[in-house]
Amino acid sequence: MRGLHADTGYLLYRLGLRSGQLFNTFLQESGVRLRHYAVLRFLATSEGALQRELSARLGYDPSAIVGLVDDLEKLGFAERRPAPDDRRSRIVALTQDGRAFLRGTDEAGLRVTNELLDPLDPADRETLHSLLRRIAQDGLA
Amino acid sequence: MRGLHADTGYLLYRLGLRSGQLFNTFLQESGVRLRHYAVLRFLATSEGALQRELSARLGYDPSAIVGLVDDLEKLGFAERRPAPDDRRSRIVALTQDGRAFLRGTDEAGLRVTNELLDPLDPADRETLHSLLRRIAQDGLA
DNA sequence: GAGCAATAATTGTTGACGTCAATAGTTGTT
DNA sequence: AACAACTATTGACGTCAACAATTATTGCTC
Repeated sequence: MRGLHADTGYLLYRLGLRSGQLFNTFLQESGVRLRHYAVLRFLATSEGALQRELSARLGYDPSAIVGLVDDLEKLGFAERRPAPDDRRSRIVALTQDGRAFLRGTDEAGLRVTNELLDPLDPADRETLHSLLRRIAQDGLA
Repeated sequence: MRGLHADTGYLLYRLGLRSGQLFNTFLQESGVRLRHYAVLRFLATSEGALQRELSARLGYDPSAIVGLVDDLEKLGFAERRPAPDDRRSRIVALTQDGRAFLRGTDEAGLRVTNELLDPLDPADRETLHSLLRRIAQDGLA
């Protein structure tokens, strides 16, 4: 029997858990969780997105998006607007408060990554990042 | 503002999720879930462990360990033995069936890893694995 | 232009996961 | 002997993700 961490897949699972916990720890005080934060960050790059786009690009189930956007609306960080050309769709957009919130937590991601990748020097981090991106390529935005 | 996918930490989180799901898919037929599998793999390296060791090393809550070991006992893959020096503790150890099961599912991990790391050639996989190991070094079993 | 398949958002359900609080039994200390 | 600390356990609660089903709307097609 090989060692516990002989499998790269298992390692990824364990490290992913740790990473998610770290993110949520950093975000805890702000009242949002990791998935809300992912939505906010995506909205910041897109100037408004349909919910189905959020679902596809973030890899969350459409039904999950509903609740996340609900929460963000309650917090005043995002709002739903009717889509001009399709009355089925809603366009989700950041509010001013949402942008301000993102500016305030700008470094959260960096801090998590720094704490997580502490044992790695910058070159290693770059290598790791590009490898992960290649794995994530299909299916993950 | 960049998308969260630019953060290595978030990528790890997403890929860890996907990896865990793949594991659960492969394990489904065997009647155990990923966390059982993690316990079994740990036991295989340790020749018997206290439940609190399992909790600490795997990062699962002590109350979660109880249920997992219960299940493994029912399946005949592990057993609780009294700790000789402390009647509060139980030593959890693999049974012969447990070892046989692990041998049988040895390839599950490989299949998951193969599917997950499909875009990477062998050299890249080796690089990724060693990087992940270095990150996992502290705190992870 | 009426009928029908496909799509967007939503609701509800289920299961795996994770955390927390409380308890009983045991140990070690003072 | 009294008390704090520790081990396993139980139970409650909330998070997270996958799936099926529903409603409203759109586009196709015939």
